[in-house]
Amino acid sequence: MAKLKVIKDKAKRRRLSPTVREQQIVDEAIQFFAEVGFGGRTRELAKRIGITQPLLYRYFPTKEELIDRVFDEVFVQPLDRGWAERIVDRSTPLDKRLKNFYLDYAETVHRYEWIRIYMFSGLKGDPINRRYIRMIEDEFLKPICGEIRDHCNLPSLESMPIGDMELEQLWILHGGLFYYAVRKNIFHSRVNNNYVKVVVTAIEVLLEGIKATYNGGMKND
Amino acid sequence: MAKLKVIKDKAKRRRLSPTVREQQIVDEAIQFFAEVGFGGRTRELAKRIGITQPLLYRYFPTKEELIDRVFDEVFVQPLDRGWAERIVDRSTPLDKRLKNFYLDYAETVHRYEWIRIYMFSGLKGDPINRRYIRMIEDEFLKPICGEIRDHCNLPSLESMPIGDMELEQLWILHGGLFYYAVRKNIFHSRVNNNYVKVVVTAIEVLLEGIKATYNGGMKND
DNA sequence: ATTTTTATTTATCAATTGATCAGTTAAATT
DNA sequence: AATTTAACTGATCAATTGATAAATAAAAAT
Repeated sequence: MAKLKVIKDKAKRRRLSPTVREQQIVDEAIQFFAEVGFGGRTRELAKRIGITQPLLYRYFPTKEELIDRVFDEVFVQPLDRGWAERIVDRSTPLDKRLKNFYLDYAETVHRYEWIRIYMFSGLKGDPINRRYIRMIEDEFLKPICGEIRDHCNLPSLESMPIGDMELEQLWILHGGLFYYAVRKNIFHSRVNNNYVKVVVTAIEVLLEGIKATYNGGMKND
Repeated sequence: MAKLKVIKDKAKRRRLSPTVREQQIVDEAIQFFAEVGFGGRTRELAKRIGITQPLLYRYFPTKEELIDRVFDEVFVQPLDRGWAERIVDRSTPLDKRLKNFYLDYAETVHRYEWIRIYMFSGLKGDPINRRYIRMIEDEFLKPICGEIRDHCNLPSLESMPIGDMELEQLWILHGGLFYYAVRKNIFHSRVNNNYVKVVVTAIEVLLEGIKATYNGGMKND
């Protein structure tokens, strides 16, 4: 009994190279803050990494700067792998392009860490979410509007400006898929595990719906 | 100068009846926690109400119990005003029923306090969100499935069970409208201010889309 | 093998947290 | 007007927070 107590944590100190240790901290911080939010305590984070709390401050001067680094690693780095270009590549059928886009997009964006940190930062009031929303609209949704116009034999974006309702319907799809990830990773609800089919069906329904709704010409605003 | 300083906060102590004070605390707590999350400090909340922090503990034994009360006030109380019955009332056209439902639903649910507290509690891991999701599905979405079946001249729910994909498409609409509120109240993005038209159009597009997609019979699984 | 460097830990700080309790005072009761 | 009641405040607690500085030890340099 007493002897075992003496033996217990021999855990000899291991020294890693600064670059390796830094990345280890960032990686674990992503997991950690995604789980508990930015209110998570530095001591608990350190414990998870297997280091002492003051060591965090050797690599990041403040907790806030560690969070900034997490933001960068989660939001900025994994972005843009030529999605915008492939959306407007008319050598592929539109439904297939949309399907490919949303499957690829979901793979990097609708994951546990991403979606939770995204919501945490949004609730915190960080401007990154507004910027992200604007980027989505400008880089993806507006081009998709143009492609749908073409697909439905409607006037081009140049000859007729995008109507709010057009964009808003794409936001319904986008938000619907987003909410799928929210149900799964934030509310821990059971969702249909065939995400591919969910996406494919949703796009099919949307395109058919728009075709039927907009056929008599578009009513803007 | 010095005299003004003496005069400044004469703020004589005001005594309210326990019921009034309690409701005042709860009301302010809803606003407060919706804004900053459940990590919000009791001292700041008390300051907003215009009372001292220990007084909170006269009305609620712990911060956690105050939060429980906020949950109850925000989620449980405003619920159910006969939505479920009106969804299946076939004396009204389906599109109109859906429109009425989502406009009414959004009025109580897609508001600043509700949606923020809902996301905060979800991220916190509170089981209330899972329960809520299940309720939405059982009370609203499944009946809507049945009504859409009828609307599209498809087999009734009794003769053929609900397919996952059917439900999932209604979740796309539901989530899309939810996300509208998220963009507005959490990300503070500019959204189309004609919410009525957004809802009406989304429902129209969905119904037309489903009609066109499911016409050759329904592919379950 | 000895020295130097620096990654890591131990110890600790001031500030802030949720919560408690004895006193204070506004209002109801007599 | 005097007394009782209880709504409210001021002072304070122990625990925890992000952060700092000095001591330690593992590995690199000599």
